[in-house]
Amino acid sequence: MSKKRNTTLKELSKELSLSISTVSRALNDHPDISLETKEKVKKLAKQMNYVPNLFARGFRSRETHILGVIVPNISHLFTSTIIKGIIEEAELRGYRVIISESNNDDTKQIEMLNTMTQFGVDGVLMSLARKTKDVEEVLKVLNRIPIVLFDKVSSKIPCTQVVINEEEAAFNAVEHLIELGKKRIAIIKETENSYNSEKRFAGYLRALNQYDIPVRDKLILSTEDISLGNGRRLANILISMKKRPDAIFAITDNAAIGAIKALHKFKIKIPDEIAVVGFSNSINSTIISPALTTVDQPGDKIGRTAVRFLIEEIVSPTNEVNTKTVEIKTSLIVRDSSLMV
Amino acid sequence: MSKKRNTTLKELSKELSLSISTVSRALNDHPDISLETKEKVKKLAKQMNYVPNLFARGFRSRETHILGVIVPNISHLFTSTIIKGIIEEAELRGYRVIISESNNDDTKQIEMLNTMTQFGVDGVLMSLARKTKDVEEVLKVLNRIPIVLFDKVSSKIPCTQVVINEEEAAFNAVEHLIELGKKRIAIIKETENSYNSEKRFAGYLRALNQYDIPVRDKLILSTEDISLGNGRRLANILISMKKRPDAIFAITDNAAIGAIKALHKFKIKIPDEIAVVGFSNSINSTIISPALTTVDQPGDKIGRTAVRFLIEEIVSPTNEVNTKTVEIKTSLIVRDSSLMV
DNA sequence: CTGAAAGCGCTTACAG
DNA sequence: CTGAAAGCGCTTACAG
Repeated sequence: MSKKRNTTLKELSKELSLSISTVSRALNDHPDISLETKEKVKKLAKQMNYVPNLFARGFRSRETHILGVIVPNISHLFTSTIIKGIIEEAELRGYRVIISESNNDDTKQIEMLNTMTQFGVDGVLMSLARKTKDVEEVLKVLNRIPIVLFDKVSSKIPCTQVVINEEEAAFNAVEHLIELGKKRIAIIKETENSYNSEKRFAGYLRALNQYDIPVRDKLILSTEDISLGNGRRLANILISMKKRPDAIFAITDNAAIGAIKALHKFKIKIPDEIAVVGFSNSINSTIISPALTTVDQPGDKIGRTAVRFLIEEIVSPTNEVNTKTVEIKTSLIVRDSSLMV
Repeated sequence: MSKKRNTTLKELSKELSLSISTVSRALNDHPDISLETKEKVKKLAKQMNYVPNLFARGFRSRETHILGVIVPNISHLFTSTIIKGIIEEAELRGYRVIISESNNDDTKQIEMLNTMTQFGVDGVLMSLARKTKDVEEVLKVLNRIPIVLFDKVSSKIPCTQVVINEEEAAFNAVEHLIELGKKRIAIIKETENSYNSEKRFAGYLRALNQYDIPVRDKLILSTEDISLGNGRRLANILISMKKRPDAIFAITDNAAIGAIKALHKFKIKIPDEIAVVGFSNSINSTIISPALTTVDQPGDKIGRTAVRFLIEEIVSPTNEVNTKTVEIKTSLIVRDSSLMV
């Protein structure tokens, strides 16, 4: 079965002995065209299964109604939730979405960004690769089309940025621990100063300060790769201390879960001896036992918001540089890992 | 900052006092063009930041090098892993990917399929919505462009289908339980006869038959929505039986995890009293304790394979109907939930 | 080795 | 109310 080509305006017009222009106008409900003609044209179009070639249309108008999305890794639940939000909001507004992964590779990221602009996307949504140094190239693209950053952002790129209230979220998490009566609160964070890690750490510090709790360097642990395994490893260090912490705030759920596993091994009671709080509200946080207290990040909303701002900029371009940062509110979900009875 | 328009061939040609054709050919390394000219052109192109408008190019050649992907829900780990594979393989071969969700809605699915063809995608990869009745519309599209189905497939659509060896995988899982000495093996499956559930159930039956273990209707439980909650609920039914099963095979990890939670509540020893096996190898399966024995489905490979077959059909269209089913091998990952000491 | 011209499918200002 | 023509940016068969 060989593939049929799509019906074109030309074919319709020939069939009807009308001009292409008239057919086009009839299909687009142009007021100039008589009702009779319109009906005739539409009927045949339906019959011949005509679908407009959006490519040709977009090509002409310089608008593709396609948005590009670049993320480090699509198969992280949080990321795919954001993308879900992006797709839904975009479709609602008549846009389609092309998705690409940078795999946290700076070069790949730029490459994707470039091919996307080549494809004529109307705008780009992007979450930056871990070590994005080469901001120059991003700026070049930003000269041509609107870009909105989300989740992993950078102040070096002057554009709209959609993030969660990292600092405040961390503050709330740590405050919650303090309210439980915890005084020696450890943090497990990233070594490298990613935007997220930095902000969350700042929130941790602010909470301690505000409640006059001394900041102890020994309780501040960092790791390159904030994984479950490293969470476990760092928790082991904490456990082996002469004076153990009475709470652990891990800046990701995975690290928190690693910590819980380590605590289990030493039969340390959670939360009585050591409470644990994570960050993300991943599915895992309800599977682990005790269930993990964590910060819920509304990925869907982040995605939708980013799309809204991007389309705004596409539709009504301004001459001003958009550098606003939009903060999406998170909420702390308290579960057994910090529920004192 | 107003957005610059992209540099075009025309601009380059004017600048160089060459014809558009020559510039085009120079950029594409056409053998006719002198080296000198080529270098001159390429240098200016770089200088003026020229990027070819792939839209125009694709428009002309009737090839967009865009693949459409439609899945029920992108934010399931298994799905996003498949998509990761799709994106990577597609990019490797110079294709870009547009992704859409059907949300398991038949109508939405068709709608997406249609707008995708309108966008001129070269082919479509799709995992069907749960209750896909309206196969007619899909067939219409199949008349125009190649479609490859994956994961959720249907024999009613004559095209290449990429799936895992569902039946064999289930057989292996149940055989494993039998080898542990289990004799009363319950199954938790879907009520509705989805392709996956049906095949897995068939594998369960074949294993029992092959080892001369009687099939007991009471041990065959079904649910509409195969979720954690329902896994728990059905496990409770099994637990309340006079003669309990000694193993549970749940056709999804979530249901298996629900079952484990139920067993925990009744302090039933896993796997000694009741062993549990799931299906998917989701992250959760290592978070729950005891860690869950489960079937690993190589999502990445499914995605890559589907892309390969699709591009094959795009590049060399045949007049034959492609109805082959490609089975991707899974493997059983044995963990504590079925590890007898 | 280079150029003028046609054409991909569509929209739209201009004429009538 | 309808049509002929130009143009979006590119490639390529045809001429020279």
